[in-house]
Amino acid sequence: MGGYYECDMRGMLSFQILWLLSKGPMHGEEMAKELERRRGEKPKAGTIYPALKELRNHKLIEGKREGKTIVYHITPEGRMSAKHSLKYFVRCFGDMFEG
Amino acid sequence: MGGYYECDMRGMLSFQILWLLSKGPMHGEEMAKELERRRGEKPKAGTIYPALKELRNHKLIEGKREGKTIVYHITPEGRMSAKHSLKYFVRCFGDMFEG
DNA sequence: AAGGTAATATAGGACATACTATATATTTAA
DNA sequence: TTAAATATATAGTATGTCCTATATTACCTT
Repeated sequence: MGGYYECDMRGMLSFQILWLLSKGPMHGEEMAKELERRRGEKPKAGTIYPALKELRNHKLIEGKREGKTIVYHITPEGRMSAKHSLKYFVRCFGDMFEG
Repeated sequence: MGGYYECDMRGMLSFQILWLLSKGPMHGEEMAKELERRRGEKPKAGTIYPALKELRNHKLIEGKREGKTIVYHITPEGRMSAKHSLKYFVRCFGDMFEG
């Protein structure tokens, strides 16, 4: 992040991906670019695809090959998970945004 | 968190601790209770004290024994780190709070 | 058909966050 | 002064998030 020491902020990747997909379908590269816009750095292939696989394994997302890309969309279970996870997230970190 | 599968939300512990200490000094148990209020579950001793040690090692916080407890307070470096980390956090997750 | 590019995938490793369990230190109660 | 309670600390283990490779797949040129 910066030149001096700051807290490590790894984590929340699958949650953030699921949240993005709750806004609409997307393929892996698009997702990486969306994350880059927020995080400053683009997650590498070895980061994003294992995360997508995990989400797929838990049936929170599904992928459909469309030519060169695989378009992912959120499942009903995924939507429930995103909703509850967001609620938890706000409870956890909500007061950091006040002020 | 819930009864069914949700995204893992581990991470951000040291950031959250540092943010709490930017609001005022606190000892370990108080901190654990503050975190419980937000996360729903109280972090165990084996979770919180290693995190405090790490922050101390990086000179972002300092501890002073006061009788039974050790009261931690943020250092100037810690305050800078908290400020920059919060900025990054908002950039990363800010739009999840809209709506 | 052959080569190049873009997108996806996997192997192997590092590290912070978690846990359980155990140990130590300090205060309070009996 | 033991005993119990509270606070802090550490050892050992597991897992998700990251990385750097490397490999595969599908499309597009030529």
